[in-house]
Amino acid sequence: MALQERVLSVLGAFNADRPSLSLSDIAAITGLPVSTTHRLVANLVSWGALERDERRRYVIGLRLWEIGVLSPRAYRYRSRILPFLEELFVATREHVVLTALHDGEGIMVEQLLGRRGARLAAGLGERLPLHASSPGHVFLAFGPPELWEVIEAEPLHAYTPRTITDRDELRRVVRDVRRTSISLSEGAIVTSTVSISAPVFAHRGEFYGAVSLVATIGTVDPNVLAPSVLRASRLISAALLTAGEEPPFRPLRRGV
Amino acid sequence: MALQERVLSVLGAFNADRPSLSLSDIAAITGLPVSTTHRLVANLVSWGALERDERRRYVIGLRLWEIGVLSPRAYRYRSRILPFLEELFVATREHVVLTALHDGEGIMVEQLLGRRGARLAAGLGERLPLHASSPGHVFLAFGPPELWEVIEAEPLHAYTPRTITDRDELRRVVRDVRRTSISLSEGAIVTSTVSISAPVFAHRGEFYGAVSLVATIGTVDPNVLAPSVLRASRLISAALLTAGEEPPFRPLRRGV
DNA sequence: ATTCGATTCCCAACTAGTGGAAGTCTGGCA
DNA sequence: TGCCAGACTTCCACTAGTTGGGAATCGAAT
Repeated sequence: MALQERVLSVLGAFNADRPSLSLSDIAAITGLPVSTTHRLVANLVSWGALERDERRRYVIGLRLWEIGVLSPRAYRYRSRILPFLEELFVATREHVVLTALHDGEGIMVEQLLGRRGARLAAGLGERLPLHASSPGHVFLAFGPPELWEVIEAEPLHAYTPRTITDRDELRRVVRDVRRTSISLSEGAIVTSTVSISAPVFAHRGEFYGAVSLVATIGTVDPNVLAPSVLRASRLISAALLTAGEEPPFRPLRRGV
Repeated sequence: MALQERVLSVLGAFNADRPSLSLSDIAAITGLPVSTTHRLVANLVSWGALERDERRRYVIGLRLWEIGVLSPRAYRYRSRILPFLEELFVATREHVVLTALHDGEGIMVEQLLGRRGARLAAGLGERLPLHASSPGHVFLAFGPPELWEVIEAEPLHAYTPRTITDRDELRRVVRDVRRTSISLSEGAIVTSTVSISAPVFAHRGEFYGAVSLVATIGTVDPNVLAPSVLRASRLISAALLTAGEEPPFRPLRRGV
């Protein structure tokens, strides 16, 4: 394995399930010798890609976050989309989530957290299973057809008894999502949670992702909320349609 | 320069002012030979740290964003802080911003964008000058004393005619901020913008950063808004005080 | 069609990374 | 308080991997 790959595999050792690691954890996960890991990690720390927390374990550094937020895949349309998510949030006060398509998966790129604190399946930056979430169904309905290959290839994991694990049923559900532009999923990953999603399209009608509202089952009437979600999704798509890449306003830039 | 540094310097070539770069841009910025840059960059692309946009320029990849959001410095307290920022947002409908301390500077880690769209000095992940912003003054008032070294060392850039460039005046203003726990700054970076900030403390009373409200001058009365900001800052500090690192809820985790 | 800058590919030279082993630190326990 | 085991850090001779000039190719602009 080449050095560059090694450096990257050290970063890749971190994920939402293990956000902090000891040196030997990293060595074990990457399969690198401890002394080599030590050297790599020391360099990453001195650059700011990694930091050490109060327990002296390694964590991802703010410097890497600073660079990560430059990712257009995550934030390109942020300033245009966020106001609509906020509008939906103000109207409902439940969790509002934006999920974007990223090589065959849905990634949560934006989250507003409702006061009532319904349990969320995943945090910012985490991926959602296509077959077991309402955004996932939106992806299957409106995203590229290749997404179905994932569905065909792997067994559909049952997170709860209510998770759809039958491919025919999934196809039926997705057909309905395509027809109504609304996806409703109850207890598919978290037993107590209902989520309502609708598709978002970027310029030229290209599929971008899904807006979702997440609440605790029984505390809301999904049929009442669905129109708000649908409206938000349409407003966002309309806002993205008039693309025109507004020139960024950068008052802090100095010189040159 | 060692390879690891080179890899990192390629990533470091990107910033908010230049989020997309051509190969030769990267080579020029890092000072690396073009062929070397090409190889480094190709590896970064294949791993997902970089991507190419529709113009075939290089941009930061979503994979890096995914890892970046694991940074505890940016998001450790997110789920506990965000509801209060939202509350402030709902009450005011102006931009709400959270700035965290990171080696001697303030970095914007959270932003809710108000409908009225006052001009913001910086976007997510960008740094704010200490002498020329209301969060900056909060940092100087409540953050570590070393911050003043920066102030002493460098000339205070005048972004607008209203930017404080006199160190004595700055000290006076900061003294007031320390006394009132409220920092008000008008047109210090962007002529048309007023911002109101208050300090946030994490566990053990350690300084964490600042909450701010940002609006267009003349459309709001800062004295009316200030109490809301102060209240938000106190509620957040209180919430962080009862730290206790809640065990994360991870329903998506499978196996093991 | 032509030009020129930007990108991609190649390979012999050689430097920078490697990793086993030995030494040091740390914190849990008696 | 002193001991021990596991985790971390340092060292250095060896060698695999990186290097980068140059030449070929691409492609946008004229």
